Amino acid sequence: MDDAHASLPEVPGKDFIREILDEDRRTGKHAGRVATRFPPEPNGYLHIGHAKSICLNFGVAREYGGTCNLRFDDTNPLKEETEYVDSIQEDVHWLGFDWQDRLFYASDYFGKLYDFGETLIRSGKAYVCDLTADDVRAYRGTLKEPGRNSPWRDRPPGESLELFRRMRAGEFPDGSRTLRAKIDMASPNINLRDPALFRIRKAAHHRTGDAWCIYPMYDYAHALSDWIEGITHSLCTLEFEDHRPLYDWCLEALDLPNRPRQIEFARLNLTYTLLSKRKLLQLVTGGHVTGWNDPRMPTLAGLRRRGFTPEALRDFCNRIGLAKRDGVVEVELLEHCLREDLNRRAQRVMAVLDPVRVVLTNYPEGKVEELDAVNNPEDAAQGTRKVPFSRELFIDRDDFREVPPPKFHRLSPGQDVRLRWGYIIRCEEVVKDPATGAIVELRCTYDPATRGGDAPAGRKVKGTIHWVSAAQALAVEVRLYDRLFSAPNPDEAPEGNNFLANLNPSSLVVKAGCRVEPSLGSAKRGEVFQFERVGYFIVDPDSGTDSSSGGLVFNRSVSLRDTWGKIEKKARGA
RNA sequence: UGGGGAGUCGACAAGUGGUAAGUCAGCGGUCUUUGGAACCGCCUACCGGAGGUUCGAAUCCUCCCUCCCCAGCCA
Repeated sequence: MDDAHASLPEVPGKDFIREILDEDRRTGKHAGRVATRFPPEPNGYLHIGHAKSICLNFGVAREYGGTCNLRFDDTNPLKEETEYVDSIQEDVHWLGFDWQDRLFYASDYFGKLYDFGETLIRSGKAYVCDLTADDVRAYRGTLKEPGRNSPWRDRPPGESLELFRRMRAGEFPDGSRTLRAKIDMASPNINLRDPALFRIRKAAHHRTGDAWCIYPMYDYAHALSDWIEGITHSLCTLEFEDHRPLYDWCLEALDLPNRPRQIEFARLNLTYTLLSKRKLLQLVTGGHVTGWNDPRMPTLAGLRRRGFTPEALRDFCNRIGLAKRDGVVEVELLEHCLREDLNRRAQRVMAVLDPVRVVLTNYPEGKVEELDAVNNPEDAAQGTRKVPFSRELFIDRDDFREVPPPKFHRLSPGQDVRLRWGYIIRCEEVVKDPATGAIVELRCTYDPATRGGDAPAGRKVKGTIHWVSAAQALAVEVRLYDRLFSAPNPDEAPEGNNFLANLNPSSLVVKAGCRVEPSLGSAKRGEVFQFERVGYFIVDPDSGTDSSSGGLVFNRSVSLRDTWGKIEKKARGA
C-alpha cells in the first residue's frame, strides 16, 4: 500500500486520536516522533478489550513511523504472576504485533522511581505520612466535602527523607506509612487529595523478588515510566480521565522535559460478554469454565482456541471505531468478522453431527466410489479432494422430516434431494424402532444419472444436503459452543444475584459419535474447517495425537448464517 | 446534590456552518450442487430537549435533561 500517501492527507473519518497525532506532527511536537506503549498489568490474561488497545497502540505506531513498547505495569506484587507475563507476550505476538527489543517492566524502574521520590521530598512536594489506611479514608473527605490535611503533612523534608529511607530498608510494617504527594486536600478532584505515591508491601515480586518492600502506586509509576521510555502519547481508557491531572502533576513536579500526553478513549464493551479481568478470574477459579483459554472466554487465548484468527480480530478492532462515548458493540459484528475471514480461507468438508443411517437400496453392495469435491468455492487454488460414496451413508437427522413443513427443501418421504458432490436420491421408506418410534434408517434410491450431483437438464432439485459414507467415516467429538451468558448485559442480574446467574446453561454441548469424512484423518490441531451447511470448526488441542484412529475433537467457532433457522423460528412464532 | 466525561438510525460510527457516510443487525429479492457466499433493494435518522445567532446549524451561544467515571496504601 501507499501508506505514505494514505496517512498524510487529512482523510475524513479519522478517529480523534489520529487527528491529534496529525496535529502534533504538523506542529512539530516531539520533533514529529510518535512513541506509544501497551502497558498491561500481568494479573490476568489479555482479552478482546485489550486487543482494541493493542491494535490502537501498535497500529498507530506503525502508521506514523513510530514505536510501540510492551511494558508490564507490575507495581503490585500481590496480584502479578509470571504465568501472566508469558501469556501476554504470546497473545500480543499471536495478534500480529511485535515490540522488537522494547520489552520493559515498570519494575525495571523501581530504582529511578525511588530516586524521584527522594527528589520530591527534598523539594517539599511529597511527605511521609503515618496515617493508617482507615485514617487516610477519614481525612480524604467525600465527593462533596473537602478533605483535611494529614497531621504529618508539614513534617520537615529532612524527617520525611529519613523515614522514606527507613521505609525502603524495611523498618516499618505493611500499611504503617506511605509517601504522599503534597497537592491539595480540598481539590474537587479526589485524585489530587494528597495521593499515595509509595506504599509498604513486604511481598515477593515476580521479578525483583524481595529486593523491595515499598512499591510505587499506579499514577506515579505510570507517568514516570512513560517519561523514562520517551513515550509521546499515552493512550488509555476513559476511567483514567480524572487521573490525568495527577499524571501531569508527577511530570511537572519533577520538572521533566518533553512530557508525554495522556489521551483517553472508550473501552470496548460487547453484548453477552464480560470484559473484566476480575470477573473473568472468578469464572476460572470458580470452575465455571475450564480455564483462561476455555473457548467460551473472551480472552485472546480462549478466542484462539475457539478458532478466531488474528486477522478477524484485527478487522473487528478496525471496524468498531474509536471514540470517547462509551457504548456496547453487538457480538454479531465479531461473529461477522470471523465468518468473513474464514469464508475465504477455511476448507470445506462434510460432517454429520447427528447421524441417521441412509441405505441406498438400488446401489450395489460393497461398491465404493471416490467422488470429487471442491475444497473451497471461494478459492479455486484450494483444489479438490476425493470423498468415498457407498450404499450406506449418514445424513443429519435434521435434514429429514417425515412430514415436511412448508418450504422444507430437504429429504422427506417421496422427495428428491441432492447429496452434495454425490447423487440425487429419493426417500422410499422410513424405518422406525417399533418400541420407541424413533427413526433408525431411511431407505432410499439413487439416480445413477446424477453422479457428482449433476441434475439432468430441466430437472431441478431444491435441496442439497451433506452426508458421509458410513463405512469410511471417522467418529469424532464435536463441542458446540455458544455465548457464555444468556443476557445481553451479563451484569444485569435479578435482585440478589450477580453475573453468575446469567451463565448460559447450554454454552457448551458436547456431541459424541459425530461422523466426518475420512479426509479429516490428517487434520492437525488448530486447523479450521467449514463443515458444509453447519459452521466453522477448529481441531482442539484435546484431540488425540493419533488422529487417524479417531480421537479428533472439534470446537465450533461460529455457525453459518442460518436462513432456514429464521424461517422456522418465524413459522413457530406465527 | 463536588469534579471529570459523553449524548447522531436497533448497534458501532463519519460529519468540525451549507442542508445526515459507511458497517453490523433486521427486512425483501436475484443467484446458487453449502437455505453458505456473492449481488440488488429497503431500513424514509429531522442529529438528547427547549430557546437563540445566521440567508442557512448536527455543527456557534444559552438554559435544561439523560447516561458513564471518581471517595483502593488496585490498575
